[in-house]
Amino acid sequence: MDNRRELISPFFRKVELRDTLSPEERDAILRASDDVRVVSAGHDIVREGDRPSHSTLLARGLSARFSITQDGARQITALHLDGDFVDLHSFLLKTMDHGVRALTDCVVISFPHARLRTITEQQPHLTRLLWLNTLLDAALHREWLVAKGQLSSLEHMAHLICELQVRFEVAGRADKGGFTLAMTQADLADAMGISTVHANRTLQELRSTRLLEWENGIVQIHDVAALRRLGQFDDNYLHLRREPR
Amino acid sequence: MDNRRELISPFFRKVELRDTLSPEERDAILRASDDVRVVSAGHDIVREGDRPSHSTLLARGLSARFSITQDGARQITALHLDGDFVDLHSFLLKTMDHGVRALTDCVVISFPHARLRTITEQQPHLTRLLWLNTLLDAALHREWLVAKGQLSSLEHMAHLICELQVRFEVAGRADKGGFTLAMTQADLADAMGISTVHANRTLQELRSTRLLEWENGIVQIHDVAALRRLGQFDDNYLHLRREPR
DNA sequence: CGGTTAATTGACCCACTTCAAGCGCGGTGG
DNA sequence: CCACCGCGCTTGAAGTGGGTCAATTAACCG
Repeated sequence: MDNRRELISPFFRKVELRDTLSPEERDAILRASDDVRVVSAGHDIVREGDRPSHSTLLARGLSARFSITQDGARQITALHLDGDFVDLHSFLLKTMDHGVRALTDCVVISFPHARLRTITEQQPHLTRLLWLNTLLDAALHREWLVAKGQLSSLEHMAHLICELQVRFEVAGRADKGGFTLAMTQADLADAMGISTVHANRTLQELRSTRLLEWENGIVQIHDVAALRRLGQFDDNYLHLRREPR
Repeated sequence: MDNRRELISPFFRKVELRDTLSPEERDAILRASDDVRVVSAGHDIVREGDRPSHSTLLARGLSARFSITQDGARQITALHLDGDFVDLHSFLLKTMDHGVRALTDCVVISFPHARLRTITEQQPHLTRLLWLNTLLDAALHREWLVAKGQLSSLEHMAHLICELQVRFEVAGRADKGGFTLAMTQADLADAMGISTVHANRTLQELRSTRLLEWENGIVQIHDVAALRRLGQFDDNYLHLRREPR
């Protein structure tokens, strides 16, 4: 159970960046959790069309939400890292309209919908915090739409890396100026809605600006300010502000 | 007050497509509502950076969520019609990370956050239904990401029109094969993340396929099945299924 | 050492952009 | 009543960002 608490802690950390959690609320979350599972890289955590009976919290690892179009193209619509719920929305949407795949080996914890429901019935504040988590997802979706719609691929990539840098930091998985990002260039391309070839060339262009390095899955940002300027990045949409919700 | 009930009814309708509302719950919503306002076309309903003390329901009209990039480009990230909350997320996110503008004259109803909070404390089921509304927003965002990332502009436009057709129908604002869509081609371009010129040419191409007409703000779809095929449209992501949430 | 997956490169192509001009219409003011 | 203006729509011409196809290299793995 202490192990469990340890696994859930990235989630607590994420929440506590936006509001405070009482010890009782932490316990309630802990009690709502169920199985701990390992999903190895490349496998699906949930599939499109599923009607899950529980929602899944990513305790450790990197996973991606994606949809496949009729002609087989894949669009990644979100990336999850430690402390992110990958399908909390299935609690109320019921049917998955997309899949979630592990990009690295992932440790996940399941939360039976019945227990989440109990939380909504007994813990208003905790309910709002869970709700908030899904609102953050939506805020990220909007920002991705803006980036995809209005930025060049170079700017878009800079933006994405800035976002990941902040999120990895917040998840406690970045050290000064660097983090491990286990995404292939094909994954990156699918997240940005560009071809693999172009993702490769854009990345090279970005590297040639000397703003960052990305070798063997390790991203090193040399000039955060300049990278943010290039990607027109402003972290407002991450709502990193502690206040009563 | 009967007038108020009438104004809120599109929202009830939207909710009742996904679950059932008790008379008490309807009353609770009604009691939570406050001012009714008219916002004329072109004016902002909420602005980026605002910290609203209430959330706004669009009772009648068409409005758009948008972000402006640093170089002045505008991306529309969502369209709202009768019965949609334009900023329910501000209840928990607190700060608006984007604006909402009326595209037509709009009738809006405000819901003070304090009263929404009371709902979360006393009405678990209603809370889940409000939460659900924001989850639907997120589902639409994801679908827009897929459309923008993986479809050609012709397919994307077909997809968007299919979505609007369903949503207008559901809002009771479409008659067989047609609905009034008061968007300029510039608005359309900003929603799709393409140039106005290209939006114009894409629309012409779409018209030339004879799948639809779009004249004077009236969209007439002649061949829904073919349009859906073209836009790879599947309404799963709208979650139009009545079940306990 | 063959087999597989990821990164890279070159050559050619086209979907979409930009710039610039023209047109039609409703609204307004003299 | 008409001249003028502004906005939305349309069109043409020319440029470019990013796509596609196809081949090569690099790293890993049993």
